[in-house]
Amino acid sequence: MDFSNNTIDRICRIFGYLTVLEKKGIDFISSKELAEAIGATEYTIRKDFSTLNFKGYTRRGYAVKSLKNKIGDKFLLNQKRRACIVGLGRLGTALLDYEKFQEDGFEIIAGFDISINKIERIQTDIDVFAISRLPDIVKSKNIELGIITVPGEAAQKVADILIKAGVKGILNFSPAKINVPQSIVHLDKDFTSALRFIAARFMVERK
Amino acid sequence: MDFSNNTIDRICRIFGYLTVLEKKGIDFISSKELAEAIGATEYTIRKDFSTLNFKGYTRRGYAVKSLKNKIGDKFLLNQKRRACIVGLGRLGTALLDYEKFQEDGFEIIAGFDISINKIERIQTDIDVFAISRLPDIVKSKNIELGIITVPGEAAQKVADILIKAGVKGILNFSPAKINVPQSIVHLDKDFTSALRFIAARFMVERK
DNA sequence: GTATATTAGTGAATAAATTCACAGATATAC
DNA sequence: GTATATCTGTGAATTTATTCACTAATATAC
Repeated sequence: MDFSNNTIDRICRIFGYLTVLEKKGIDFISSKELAEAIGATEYTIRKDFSTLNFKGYTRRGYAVKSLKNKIGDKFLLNQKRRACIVGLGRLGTALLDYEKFQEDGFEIIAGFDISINKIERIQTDIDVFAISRLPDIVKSKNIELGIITVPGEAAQKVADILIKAGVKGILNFSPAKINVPQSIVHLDKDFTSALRFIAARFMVERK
Repeated sequence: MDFSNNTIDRICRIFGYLTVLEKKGIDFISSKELAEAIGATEYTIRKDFSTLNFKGYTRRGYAVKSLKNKIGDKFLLNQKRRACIVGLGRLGTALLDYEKFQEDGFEIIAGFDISINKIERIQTDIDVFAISRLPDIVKSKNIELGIITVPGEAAQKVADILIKAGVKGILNFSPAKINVPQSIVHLDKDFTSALRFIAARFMVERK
């Protein structure tokens, strides 16, 4: 079966929220509360779950642990995913040891940069390499995800290298849109577009 | 008139692409090429422009400069927006002098953190302050946008402070969803959800 | 100057996503 | 034990978004 991006997006947010609930020791959660927590409606969430065949309990809602496991199983979110970061500027190094990633099931295995100087200067526990070694290392370390934090001009080239090396997904923080074959999942997330969206949105609201 | 988030999102991406085209000295661009560049279809883009009353030229497409100006005018994207960053951990400091922001019409006016120590250690040209001074500074410096880069636990509190201080939009990079009044535009953009989305998506594709 | 190919513009058709409305189940109150 | 309130589950209705299909305009080729 195939799910829409919207559904998958909601499911990922729900997964994150379930993690929080689990930590708090909460056992059941209603569609209404979930909706509230992730910014959706109770209808949509029940519809999503209905499609996915996740069942709840009348007057109690959904069992947090079990739901989290089901989502994790279905979308393979409860196994560690191996990622690398390409481009060790400020953003790249910030992400290198962004603790949350590790916590949330993503392991940053390596960082890459074109500048040897930069690599020598970086202080981190993660291994960093010249980009020339990327293909080799992605393959040998079984890295599945590439995170692009290079400047826009270099993004496409980096994407091509990553794909050739065998990653299956790419998260692109550079301002340039990248072209990838259909089989590769990718997401363009540049900050400027995000900020512009807010600016545009609130300017429109105002009227 | 009111535009959908999808439309506004596309328009923001188009705006970014037009900036690139302008730099390259390209004068005209077709809906097809625009679509390709931002990851949409030519139909949608023509529809968007039709709704927005942006006109093109038969067999030549849209005039880059003029289109960019029209979008900029309509969505107020060609005036500088003043923003601040709250939470000067690795991500926050990385964003503090993310050069692209300045280039793209966003001016980071100040950074805030709860830890005085951290503030003293930070090396940047941007002014940094204790969070207690936020209300005061947001008001006096006319800051319109807040960027939240604190840990999840603190996100809501920071959002409340920002809103009370008078910002009109919030970009939240923390993993927690924040609740804001309807009049405030906000966007939750946590990296983990983004990565999860990719992971989930490629796992679904695979089947 | 004429034919041709390309590109915008847009109402109509289609598809996708969300919401509604209500039946079914069951905890809770009394 | 009965009534009531609450919550899920899901077809149907509605709304929203996208794509199609075609007209009109005009650069370009020859």
